[in-house]
Amino acid sequence: MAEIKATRGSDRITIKDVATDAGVSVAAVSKVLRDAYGVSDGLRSKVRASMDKLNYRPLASARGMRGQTYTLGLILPDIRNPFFSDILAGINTALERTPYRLMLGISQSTTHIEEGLVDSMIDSQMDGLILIGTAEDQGRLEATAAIKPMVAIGHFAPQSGGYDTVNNDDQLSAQLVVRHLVGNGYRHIAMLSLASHTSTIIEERELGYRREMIEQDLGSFINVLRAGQTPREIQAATRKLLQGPVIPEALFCWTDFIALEVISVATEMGLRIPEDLAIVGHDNTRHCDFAQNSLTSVDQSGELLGLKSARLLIERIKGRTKSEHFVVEPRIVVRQSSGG
Amino acid sequence: MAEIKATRGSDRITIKDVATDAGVSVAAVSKVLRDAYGVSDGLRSKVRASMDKLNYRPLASARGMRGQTYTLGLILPDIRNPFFSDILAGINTALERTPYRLMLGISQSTTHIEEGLVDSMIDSQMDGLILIGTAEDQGRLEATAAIKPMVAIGHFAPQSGGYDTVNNDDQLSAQLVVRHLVGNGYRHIAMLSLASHTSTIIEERELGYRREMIEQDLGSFINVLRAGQTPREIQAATRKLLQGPVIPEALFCWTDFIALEVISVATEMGLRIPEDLAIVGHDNTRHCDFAQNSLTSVDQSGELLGLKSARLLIERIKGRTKSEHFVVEPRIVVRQSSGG
DNA sequence: GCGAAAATGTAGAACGGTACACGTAGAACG
DNA sequence: CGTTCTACGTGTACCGTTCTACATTTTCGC
Repeated sequence: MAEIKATRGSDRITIKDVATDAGVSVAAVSKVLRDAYGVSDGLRSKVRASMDKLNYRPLASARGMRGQTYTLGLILPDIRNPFFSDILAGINTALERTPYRLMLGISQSTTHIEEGLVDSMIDSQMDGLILIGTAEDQGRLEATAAIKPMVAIGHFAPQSGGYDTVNNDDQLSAQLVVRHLVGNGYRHIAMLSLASHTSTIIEERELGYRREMIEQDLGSFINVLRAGQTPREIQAATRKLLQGPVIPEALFCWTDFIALEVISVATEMGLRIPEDLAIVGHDNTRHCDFAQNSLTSVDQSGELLGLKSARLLIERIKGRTKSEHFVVEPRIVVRQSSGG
Repeated sequence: MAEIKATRGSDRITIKDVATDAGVSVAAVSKVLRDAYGVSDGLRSKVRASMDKLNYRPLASARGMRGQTYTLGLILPDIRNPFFSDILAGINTALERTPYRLMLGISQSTTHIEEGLVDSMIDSQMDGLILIGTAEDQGRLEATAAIKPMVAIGHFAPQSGGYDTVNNDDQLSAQLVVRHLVGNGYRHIAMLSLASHTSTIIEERELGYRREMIEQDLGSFINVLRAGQTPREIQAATRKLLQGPVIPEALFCWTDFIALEVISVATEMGLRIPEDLAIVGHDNTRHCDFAQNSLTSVDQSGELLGLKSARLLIERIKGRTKSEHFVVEPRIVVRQSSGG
């Protein structure tokens, strides 16, 4: 009758309680927890039994003070873009049979919010970071990567030494779109890009578009316009384009969401899609497939991007220091909005 | 020349470094950090200056061991539903001028993932939790709430004592929809609800639908069908309904996303919206407004829900124990899909 | 059987904060 | 002028883990 002190002041079960219950030292329990060297089968199972019995869970903040927290951080620019949920699904798949957990931050495509999130993820001792479409400058990224294992998705930084990158071949994406449209007889092809493009993937897509237009001898038709992400901005830019002196025959939008808004505006202006205007999006999100949209788009397999980046991150946490740069090949999915 | 030991083994600036630099005790710095009682203006500014100079940031995991981490956790069922981003925006607004930071978890509408997330948020010593559309049972919720300040959004639990709730009046939502449709001449109104409804808001909407149908003397037309969230399930359910013996004149879908998929299927089957079939969604997300969708929907002001829940949570963290239950009033936004 | 090496377990000092219990000095009071 | 307050700072015991030493036991080669 000397075991009543298990739950001291507070009520949380600690490693100490487990040690007492199993009749071993605190250090031994810690070893079992970390799968560390020097634990016999007997001890392991004894400790495991006590942990189950007491329903013990290690306190991440306490672990963080000396070792790992087994928590990874993911930063998304925007929760609205459904493409990111594919990436997320891939990450979750990769993490399934590991002890790692994922925590998210949403930067709302704003650099200072993103920086704040990165800081607080570091402050809560997360073991590694995945950044999607980061807007931070190279210097800060390198600095963060020097402290924490890091992987960037959708960020082209050829010379980046401190972290891994996982990308779609965004130049190729744009090239595929132009080729497809040219194949369907369109010549005057414009591109609707993102204003204040802090993102390198936008640059890549613009570059791909320009290159392929020149390649196809359509250099004189190159027309890149830019708009923000709010409905108002997109509508204004679209109207201006479609009223302007030269109306394009086809429009490549940097992401599906924008393309759907453009379809809406064009329809309201009395244009028929694709007879008067062909539209192509990017990311092949769920909405593309709806009959009322039937939007041609470029698929970049977000799931694979997510899966790969999680794997790379864990490798890095486990000690790899040489950088890896993974690229997936996009494919175009043709629907009615571009002439079928 | 005796200050070179600031960066010891590691390189992170600690409270000790700040104390040394400012020429005060560690305890004093901690007090400034926490805005605690007993700090003179002189000391405060001296310490603040050192913190800025050294670019000090407190380590959340260390703080968590004795005090607060100033980190709040939010759990979303599904990143795909754009409605949640409105809630998120509201929460972020409420948190803007506070020391609190937000971290997200995505449960993928799966109970055991949600439970895992809640656990790991508790393990990382977050100060409070906001759960959206939780699927956990009442017992577990009470247990969590007993440990951590908690607010549930989109969860009806009249007798819940341990936590606050923030809700749309979902019964009223459904009633507004039925009334609107009846006003436009529709009688045979069906409802497409969520299968395996772990969520109480679904129950409320179904209840509101049934009540109002009876109220309008249309009890014999009541028809609730259910489907999961995957495209396949939605398509199958829709096809079955629209081929079935009795085809409804109008369909109320529990969330916009489903409604858009239904429009797609109905269109492909040759039906005209709204002449052959009226459709109404819920949440008034961005897609409703696109010309190609023009979907009538119910607006529940996600931003307000988020704002309010963050405020309630902080109040609770600061000591309030009496539960509050906040309800917003929905309003219907009429577009062409229901007859204009 | 003996000594060395390998295997297994333990003690206890960190880690970076918080907060309680004090100490001290000046102000207010009678 | 002594006493009691009040305001402000400090010293230090924690919080729950990890991990480096080190102690002890077992295994093994000869």
